[in-house]
Order: sequence, then structure tokens, then C-alpha cells
Amino acid sequence: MPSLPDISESEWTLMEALWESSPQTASELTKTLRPTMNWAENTVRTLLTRLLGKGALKTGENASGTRTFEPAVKREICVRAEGESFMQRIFGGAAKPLLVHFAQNSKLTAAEIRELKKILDQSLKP
Amino acid sequence: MPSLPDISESEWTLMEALWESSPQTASELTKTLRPTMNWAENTVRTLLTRLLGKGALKTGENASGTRTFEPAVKREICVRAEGESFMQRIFGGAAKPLLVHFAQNSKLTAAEIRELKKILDQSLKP
DNA sequence: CGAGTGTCCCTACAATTGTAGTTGAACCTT
DNA sequence: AAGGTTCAACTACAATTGTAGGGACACTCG
Repeated sequence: MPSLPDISESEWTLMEALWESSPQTASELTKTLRPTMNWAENTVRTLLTRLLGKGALKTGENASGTRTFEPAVKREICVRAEGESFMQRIFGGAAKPLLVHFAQNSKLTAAEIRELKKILDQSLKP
Repeated sequence: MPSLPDISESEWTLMEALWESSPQTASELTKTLRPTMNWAENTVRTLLTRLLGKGALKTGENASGTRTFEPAVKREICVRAEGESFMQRIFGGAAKPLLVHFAQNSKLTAAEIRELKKILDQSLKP
């Protein structure tokens, strides 16, 4: 199968917006992102084209015949890939030190901690 | 203060080697890395120069007057920065979903799970 | 119909990154 | 002193990324 596209940081922003709501046309997306990134529409179009080229998006058409974009890859898959690559780069691929790091460096609420412990327990069973 | 240098992936490899053992001269480092990365010495030198420029390294001299390199920033600090940036990029800055993700996607041993739970508990107390 | 608007497709261009090669000075070795 | 071995400094060059601009075409509204 086609190995995962390598999505850059700006591109990731578009992907998030499309995972959140798709399909969208280029100009819709530009408006969607206007508040956060203040990108020119052409910038958005360039990024969309690149993501198409990478196979991360696919296109359709809306009622008025304008091209729409939507993810061709599931977010979860991409997150896993990014996570793997980060874990590899910074923690030599080991999950435990990574988890220790973030557990120690984040301020978690008691409720979150309970929840995480539950998840850890479940992760053992299956 | 000077915000943290932005260390690329290849550069990170050098930094790891130097955090592990420093100071080292360029050619020592090249040898150190030869098994993993098969870089030409000039490649290593280029990366060293860039890291110097970024302020991530500082230099000294060994007994024979050759320039040596060693980290100018602590690993822990850089790891924190990379971690923050990753968490921001992929998980919108939220630690819990990140931890959930890695907890669920890693095969952890029972011992590791116990250890992590303990760390989580400690992270609450202070 | 002529002019604005929206879409699409190309092109641009600087910075960063990966991966070296070249040149020159210095030093050591026959 | 001539020739290899080291170092250091500069230069190279393609790919990726961030960030657009310009031109062509089609549709729409006076």
C-alpha cells in the first residue's frame, strides 16, 4: 500500500481543518482558517495541491461544480505515524521514557490521572 | 533569554552523541556515528557548524589544539521543547490525549505500567 | 456586452535541510 | 623540502517548506 504521506506543519493545519469538517472548497477552507492562520487564499491552494500530490487528500465537487477537498487518510493513522516518528527521533523509539516524560512534565488533574491509570490497566489485559 | 535553537533531525543525531559523550572533535564524532549514520566527515562538520550557529553547541580545544564540541544546551531542555512543539502540533497542546494515545498504542510490560502509574500518582502530589 | 469575481494552474523565491566537494593553511614524515 | 594527513572554512546543490503572485477562463451582474 502507499506508505504514509509526509505532512508538513502547515499542511497539518489544513488536514486538521478537513478532518474536522469536510468536504470543503479551497475558499471555504481559507475562511475556516482565517482566524487562526492568516493565509492568503493562494497559500491555502498551494498547500492543498501539495497534499493532493502526496495523496493525503482527495477531491470531489459540490453542487455548484466547484472542487472540494477531503482527507484520503484517517487522522488516527497519521497521528500514529507522527507519534512513531517523534518517539523514534527523541526517545529512541521507546514508549516508556516518552510517557514518563509527558507524565512528569504536564500538570494533570486528579481526574485525568485516574483516567490514565485506567487506560494503562486496560492496555495490559487484551 | 535566547529562545531555544531549532534542531533538525540530523542535527539531533549529533546532539545525542554529544550529550552522551563530550567534548569530541569532529573526526571523533564522525567515527562515533559511523556505525549508525554513514556520514562523510564533511557532513558532520557542516552539521556541527550549523549547530554552532544556532547556539546549540560550544567549542573548546583538546590537548593537541584541535577544536572540540560540546552541547551548550541541556538535553532535558531540548526534549521538553521538542515535546511541547509536538504536543502542540498534533494534540493541540493537550497532554492527556497525547498520553492516552501513547498508552494505547504501545505494548507496555506489566512492570512498566506499574511504574507509570506510580509516576502519575507522584505527579499529582507536590 | 464589458467588467468584476471566483477558480485553477503555473511560477516564484527565500530559508532550511541533507549531503557533500573544494581549497587552503598547517603539521608531520620521510 | 616535497608530499601526505588534518582541519577548518567556504561553496554547492537538490528537495522541501512557507508564503505567495500572475494569468487564463468562466460566470454573473449591471
